[in-house]
Amino acid sequence: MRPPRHAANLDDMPRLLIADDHPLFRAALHQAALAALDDGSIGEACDLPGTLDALGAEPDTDLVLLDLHMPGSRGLSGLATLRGQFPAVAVMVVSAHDEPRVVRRVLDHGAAGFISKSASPGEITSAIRTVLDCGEWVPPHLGESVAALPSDPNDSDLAARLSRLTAQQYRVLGLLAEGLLNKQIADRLAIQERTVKAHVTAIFEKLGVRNRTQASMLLRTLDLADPARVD
Amino acid sequence: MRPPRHAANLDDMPRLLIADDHPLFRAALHQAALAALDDGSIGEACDLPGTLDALGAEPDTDLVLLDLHMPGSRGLSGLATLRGQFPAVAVMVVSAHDEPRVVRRVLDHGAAGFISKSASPGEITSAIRTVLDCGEWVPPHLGESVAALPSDPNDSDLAARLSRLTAQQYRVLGLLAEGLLNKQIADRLAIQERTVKAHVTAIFEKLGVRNRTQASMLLRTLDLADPARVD
DNA sequence: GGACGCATCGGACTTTCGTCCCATGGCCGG
DNA sequence: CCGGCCATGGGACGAAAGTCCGATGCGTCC
Repeated sequence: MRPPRHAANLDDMPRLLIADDHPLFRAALHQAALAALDDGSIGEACDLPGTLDALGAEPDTDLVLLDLHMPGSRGLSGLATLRGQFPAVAVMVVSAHDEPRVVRRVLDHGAAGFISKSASPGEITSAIRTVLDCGEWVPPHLGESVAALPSDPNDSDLAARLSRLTAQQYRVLGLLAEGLLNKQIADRLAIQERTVKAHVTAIFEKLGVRNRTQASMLLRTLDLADPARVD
Repeated sequence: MRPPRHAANLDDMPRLLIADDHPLFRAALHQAALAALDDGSIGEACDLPGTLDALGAEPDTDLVLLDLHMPGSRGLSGLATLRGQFPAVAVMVVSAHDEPRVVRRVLDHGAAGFISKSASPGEITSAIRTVLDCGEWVPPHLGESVAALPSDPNDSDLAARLSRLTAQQYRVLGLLAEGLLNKQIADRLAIQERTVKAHVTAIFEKLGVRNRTQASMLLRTLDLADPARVD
């Protein structure tokens, strides 16, 4: 399920990327990361497209600290996108939703760890060190509950399917799930409708669905709603 | 937003319906309801279709005690269905999700009250009395937090739109949101595809969407997921 | 260099979707 | 008893979706 994270960057110069839409929290993560690294570089992004761009520019990034709730991503969709498009990059999810089942799902979707937003700087530093060392990190106070939770087979299955999508296919899927027509998707991506159709067909085949409604439903199961989102 | 609940049954013989898939809890609710009624009848149902059937058979029911999580309904969809098809019947939601934002959404979708599954029998009895008296009931310990929460305009809007759907249209919408073709929906409902198309067009018009993918997305916002459903 | 995956398109085609007319019959409330 | 809403269908139609054949480049990996 969780593909091996090979160190894209073998020397002792770890590359980190901090992806969070809250500047203050970004700074706090930055401090904790500095304490965890002897040396290395730390980038920042404030939304999902920015994160993808940064990874595209630095493909040998070792670790992304990812907030689940950012512009362009709610729930697990951002994580799924990153894991699908950059399977070699480890992702540690940072979230205020520190409930065992959320952590369980996050891990099942390929995250290398989970940091609660209420964690102390020291804990965050430990978490980063652990994950950079190819370990897995779960908040100590949640460890047992998470281990006790079974993986949802639907989740593992979904993660496996989504990971087969290419980057472009993932973009098409996202637009498709907003109810856009093929023609509109084509305009957004600056390609021809025929090409969109080709992608859509490939998406259906990989996800094992037969039409766009089913595909968008599948994507929706990635939503990790606050039980009552007010946004 | 919340249409007036006129007492369909003006004499002192209140009719209740308990809808919960857990027999034990159904019995507990039954006891609490008996304590709240001097006289009256109490029916039971264990899934959403059963609830709808029971209401169809007893349209002058006064109050339904509705579990949010039942076969055929997850999240707010069951509530929306009931409110849409039987606007004259008061619904009190019974759920373990006793978080303020859940309660807020439940009320915005037309519920007359909310009972936490951890409430005492006495509290449940009070709640039933209050609602039967055309009042609104929120657990005392949540009252302030719920009142402080703003109604999500999306929710009010969605509730208003969904309430305009007819019973049959609601069924069609449900099947449509599962990714079924018009032809398949027709088979399920034992009607012609043309008729399904007529319903679908009406649904789009009432919901203000332009295709089935958008319609199914709209319906999906009714999901009140446990943050990480394991089902 | 060659195999492979990917993105990009093209044509032609069938199916499904969605809309526009229209009509019928039932049921309910004024 | 009648006007209105509803569910049910019919015919025809354009638009969109989805599939099947094909092709061209562009990278990467071995």
